[in-house]
Amino acid sequence: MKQLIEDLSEVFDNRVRLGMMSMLLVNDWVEFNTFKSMLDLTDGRLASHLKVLESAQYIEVRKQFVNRKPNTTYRVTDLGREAFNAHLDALEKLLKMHNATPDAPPPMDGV
Amino acid sequence: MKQLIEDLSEVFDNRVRLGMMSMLLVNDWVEFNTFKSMLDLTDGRLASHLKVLESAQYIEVRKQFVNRKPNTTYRVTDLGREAFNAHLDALEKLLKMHNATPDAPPPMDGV
DNA sequence: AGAAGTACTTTGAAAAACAAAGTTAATGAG
DNA sequence: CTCATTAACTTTGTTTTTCAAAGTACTTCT
Repeated sequence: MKQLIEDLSEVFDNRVRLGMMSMLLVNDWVEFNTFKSMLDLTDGRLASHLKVLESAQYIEVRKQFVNRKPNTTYRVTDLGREAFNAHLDALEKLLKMHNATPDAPPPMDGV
Repeated sequence: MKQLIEDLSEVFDNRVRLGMMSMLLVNDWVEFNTFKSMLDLTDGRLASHLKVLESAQYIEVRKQFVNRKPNTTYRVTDLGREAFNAHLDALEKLLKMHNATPDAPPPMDGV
């Protein structure tokens, strides 16, 4: 039990980053502005969550110019994909675990 | 997408509380010390997480004496069960959503 | 009276999250 | 060339969350 919980990653202990990963798993390159509008985030907030994923080396960044405008896109790394799958595995096991907690004492129905 | 993420509860944005809920879903009453040893928490840390769940009215508390010693046990409320299921539903939808993010521009392979 | 166990509460500190404003680099209009 | 604009950040300061460590209340046991 303790181990299962430690297998859950703190990186994914956050709703916004879960949403970002979900997008990254299905789409090859995702644009900054796509994250921003789909998740309804401010620039700063998005950038800080991106930084968490980037620091963990779960995403890689590509910067280019498109139509003469800067265009930044992100892609999940193999490491990121593995980490996310491991997280989901741990979560699934945690939930499926029909955990054998020692029986709690029955209510003392006179108190 | 935005909506799905908002459907994820902040209460469950935490590994310890996910573990607690998993125990509570399968066991009727769970003792303070059972949480403590299965999740390997200090008294204080456990109490604070219990408080979060209790404030949300996701668990109820029963205090009694067993073998002349104080014994506190916790049970998930209907509200808690619903909230947790809703959270898991949203998570599942988020992951299953083959989300149609606008295509990112292809790499400009000369930069 | 004193020690021990259970279940907290309090205190303080560190880390995470966020909003708002500021910054940089490139483009486009005049 | 100058100024405004857009994209993508970065910085600053505040609030919130999390946690460890120590302290407390109540009861029982010796």
